[in-house]
Amino acid sequence: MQLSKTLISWYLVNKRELPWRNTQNPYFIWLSEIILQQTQIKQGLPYYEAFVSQYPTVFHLAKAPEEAVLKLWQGLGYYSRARNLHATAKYIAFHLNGQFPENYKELLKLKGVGDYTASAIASFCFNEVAAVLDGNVFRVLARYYGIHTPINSTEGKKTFKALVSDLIDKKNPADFNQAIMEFGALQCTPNKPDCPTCPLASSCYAHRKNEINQLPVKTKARKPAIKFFNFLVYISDVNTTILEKREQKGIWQNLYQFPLIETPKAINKHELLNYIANAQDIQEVSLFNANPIVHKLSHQHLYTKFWIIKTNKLPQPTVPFADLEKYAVPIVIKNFMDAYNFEVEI
DNA sequence: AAAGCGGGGTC
DNA sequence: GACCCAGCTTT
Repeated sequence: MQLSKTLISWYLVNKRELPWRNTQNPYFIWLSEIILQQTQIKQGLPYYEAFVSQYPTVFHLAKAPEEAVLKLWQGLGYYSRARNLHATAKYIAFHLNGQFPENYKELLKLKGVGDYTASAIASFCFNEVAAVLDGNVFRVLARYYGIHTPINSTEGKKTFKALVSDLIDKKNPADFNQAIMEFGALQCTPNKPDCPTCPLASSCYAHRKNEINQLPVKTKARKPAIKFFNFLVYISDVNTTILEKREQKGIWQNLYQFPLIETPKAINKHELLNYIANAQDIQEVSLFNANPIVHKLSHQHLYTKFWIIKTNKLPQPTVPFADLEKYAVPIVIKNFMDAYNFEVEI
């Protein structure tokens, strides 16, 4: 049997029930695909439910302030997805009269929509023969056909895209795309794939050659940079603190944080005071976490200290403790806020 | 072509 | 620790 037929048959028996699988509404499909970029379904599902509940149509999302969208996205990471999501919602609502583009080529023009997402929406919503190429597809095809070209190389992307475009079921592109991804997620998993029950095992290159753990090939990532973050948690005598918006490009753009001092290495209290301009107004400084919190991102390891700074003079504007939860903040700050428990100060 | 961008999970 | 996840954008 053809590979596509086998995958679709497997899919119809083994597929999970997921909310975006019961609709062809492009708003819901688009929303789910943006959320699921570089994100496992288990992690993204609660966010999808929250967005659908809060913003049932593209018009609701378009009318929301960006700050509210980022707040709902808080904790999911890759925040450019949320900013692009909101910008695209506004574009579709106010310039396209709420009508999504209906083919791959036009979908590709939307902010935050690349080859994968355009193919997914085009096939799931409009039955266009556009093959998806994601981490699951790379893995399944690399193993089954024994392709050793690195999947994160330009040549690899081209090779695999051509292959999957040839394999896709031209009569049923939507189910094929769903099938090959679900197969990769549930059967041909990165670790310990379930070869004993696999319908493709008898003709699988990696299974035959015992190369399951060597495929797919991926060139090594660079080691993450080490950084030292000192967050200044000001505590005023009227129960307010300071938050700043990260306006510059880079991580956490448009999210909020306590005033940040980044240093070339770890510093102590004495060294910290040399970095603070109005140190004469400070009454007391203490370190919240004796050991730095190591916040690990894909490309950076942040050695983070939260300094509690009590003062009776704070520059404006200040944030009442009770309002802190309204701001979208990086998860490392959210965790601190929960642990510090500002309420005891009130 | 390579770098940058999060956070959670597995082994 | 290394690697992975329904990738995209910028340099």
